[in-house]
Amino acid sequence: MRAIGIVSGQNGWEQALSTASPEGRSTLSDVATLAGVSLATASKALRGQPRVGPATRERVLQAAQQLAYQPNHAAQSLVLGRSRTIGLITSDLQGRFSTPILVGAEDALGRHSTSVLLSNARGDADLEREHVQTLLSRNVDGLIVVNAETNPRPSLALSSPVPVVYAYAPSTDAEDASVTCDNRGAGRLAVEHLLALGRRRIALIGGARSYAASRDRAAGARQALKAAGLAPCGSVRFGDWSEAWGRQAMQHLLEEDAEVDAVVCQSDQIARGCLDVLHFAGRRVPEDVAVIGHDNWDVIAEGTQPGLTSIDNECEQIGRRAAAMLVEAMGGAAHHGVELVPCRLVPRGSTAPA
Amino acid sequence: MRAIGIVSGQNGWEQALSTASPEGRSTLSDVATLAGVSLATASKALRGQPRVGPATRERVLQAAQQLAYQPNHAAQSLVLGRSRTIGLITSDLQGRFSTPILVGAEDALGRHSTSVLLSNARGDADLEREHVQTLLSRNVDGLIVVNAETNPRPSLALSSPVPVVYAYAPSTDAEDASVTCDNRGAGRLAVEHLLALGRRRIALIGGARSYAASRDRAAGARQALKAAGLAPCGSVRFGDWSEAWGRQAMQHLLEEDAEVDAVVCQSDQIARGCLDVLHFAGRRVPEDVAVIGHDNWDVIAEGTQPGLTSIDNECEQIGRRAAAMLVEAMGGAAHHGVELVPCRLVPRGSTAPA
DNA sequence: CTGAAAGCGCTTACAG
DNA sequence: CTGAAAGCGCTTACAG
Repeated sequence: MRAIGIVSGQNGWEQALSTASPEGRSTLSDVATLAGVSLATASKALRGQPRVGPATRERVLQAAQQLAYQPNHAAQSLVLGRSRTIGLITSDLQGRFSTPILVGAEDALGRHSTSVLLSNARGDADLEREHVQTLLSRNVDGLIVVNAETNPRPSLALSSPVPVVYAYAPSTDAEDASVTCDNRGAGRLAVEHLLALGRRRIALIGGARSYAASRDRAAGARQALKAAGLAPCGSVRFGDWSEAWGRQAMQHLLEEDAEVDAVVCQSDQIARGCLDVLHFAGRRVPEDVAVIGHDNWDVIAEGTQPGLTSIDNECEQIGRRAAAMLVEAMGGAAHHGVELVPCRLVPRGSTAPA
Repeated sequence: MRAIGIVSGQNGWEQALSTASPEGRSTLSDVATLAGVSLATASKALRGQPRVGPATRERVLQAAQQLAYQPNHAAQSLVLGRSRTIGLITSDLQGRFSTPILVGAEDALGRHSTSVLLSNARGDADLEREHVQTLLSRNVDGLIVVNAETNPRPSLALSSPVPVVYAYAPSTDAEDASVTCDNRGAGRLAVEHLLALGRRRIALIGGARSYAASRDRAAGARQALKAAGLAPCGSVRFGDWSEAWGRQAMQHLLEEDAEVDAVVCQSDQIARGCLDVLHFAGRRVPEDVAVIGHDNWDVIAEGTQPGLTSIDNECEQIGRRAAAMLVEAMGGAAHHGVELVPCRLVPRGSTAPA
């Protein structure tokens, strides 16, 4: 590994040739030798620290470039006590919410040259605990915990001082930092959009009642209706998030109150089922009945005819915020409580003004 | 950090209390002190290496447990030269293929206590290169490169000896190791399923021609038809992967040959569009026309009425295989060439025998 | 069976 | 401005 056969102490190239190990990566020591400086100076130069002469620094930089030097991450991590790595634990990667959160977080963290170590707990609390231990033993600088539902979840309650941010599912512990979407706001958004289009007989088809998302969206929708002096058209029913449920609920609605002129569905799948029933019943969308979904899931929202107006949960933004909050917490400025990221209405043909 | 105020050298608890640093994690040295052995012995005991007495080992294990000792990963990584970490680079995390591959890989690797460092190149070749460099500087033991299409992609052509496995999109370099799905097999599978149900006038609706997946599936389908002495019913057209294209192509088909009794669609979205047209045209599915999709995308395949028979690419299995191949390569047994994971037919109502 | 010592590659007071 | 030295936490020949 050490230089062999150096002809001239000043001859960079020959040194480079002789110093470079046949296979392995070059080390800081190789760089220092090539630049003709000490380890300490090479390190300072590379890290952009003050007390180094400009010419010296330049020489070191050149040498590093010549050797394609890459600092050994493990060594840096060991001495600095920080790994520039965070752990991201998902309850479930399969659903369509975790991935965009992951994408947003990875993107935001990348700009801080922080990498993401991924663990999938697959909905298993024991596995989650194990993964947390693994990540901790890998000296992660922080943790992001992603769950696929907005139902609050128990805190990790770490004894270690590693900061944690909960994304999508907030922690039940108000001391913890959480980011999720504003489901009440989403409910309001949907109703206000329909009101603005002149609809007055607005019905609601809920998702699964066991989901906070479902109850919160319904509460927001009711609130907006009330503010306009209205009540939901027909009964508000909860079921699940499926197309089949959308068909069933819309059927009920039609039997109950044929005058309905708009339907707020709590998922795009529900909306799709709802659309099918309306078509079959001969109602024109959006002329007779406007329909709005939720999730802005392109495969559905752009597959229907007309396209489906929907509400986007902005999951990528949630991931981005979670990352930003974690970075701040790692810097010592911890957040507490639940931060809400607003949802976004995406208008398409199913509610377009006639 | 060192023990202070030890009353009795043999009193484990008091030592534990006094040795434990107020905040930080305990180190191997803490464990050794508590167990009354040297660093070397503690290390050997913990790593399950031979030359340690059983009683001594027990004492060390106890001490480690008592102190909730977790080895410092950076230190181990530095000295062992292996990080027990692999890098996984995706071209795109948003699509629905990358995620299951990721899940499969993470799962398989986890069983080897190897963690996954995730990078999302977002379809940007420069970003990909950067990420590769970052991952390499983090001493990953291997790399999995995931692309969202099965079109062959350029090799990373690493100069470093880190093993690489390409998943979904195979590398163009036959020296590299790749895993992807058997699209020709999938084409055959679809046709053979329909033949077995007695269909003879089988049409094909292709996806986007620029995709190898599309051409390969068509080739497989043609091959199976030929083997039965048949040719595709009507023209085989390519378009894109959308519902709209499915509608359009099915319309053409109906005009061209009204006798068609089965349609192989190269995506579930295409199949969905195809189903809508058939319903509208008054054809019963599956009685008059059987329809088969591809991707087994539950939101579509289980949303239609009847449910859509489809073909699953087994992406999770692809991820699992990629991980297994990488582990073998890290162990010195490198793979070469492209391995195909068979697709799986998932029968549902749209092809069910009457 | 056990332990003292060197070393992995780097950073950072500290002294010049 | 520059460098010798200690140290991060661990593992592994090597000598007892």
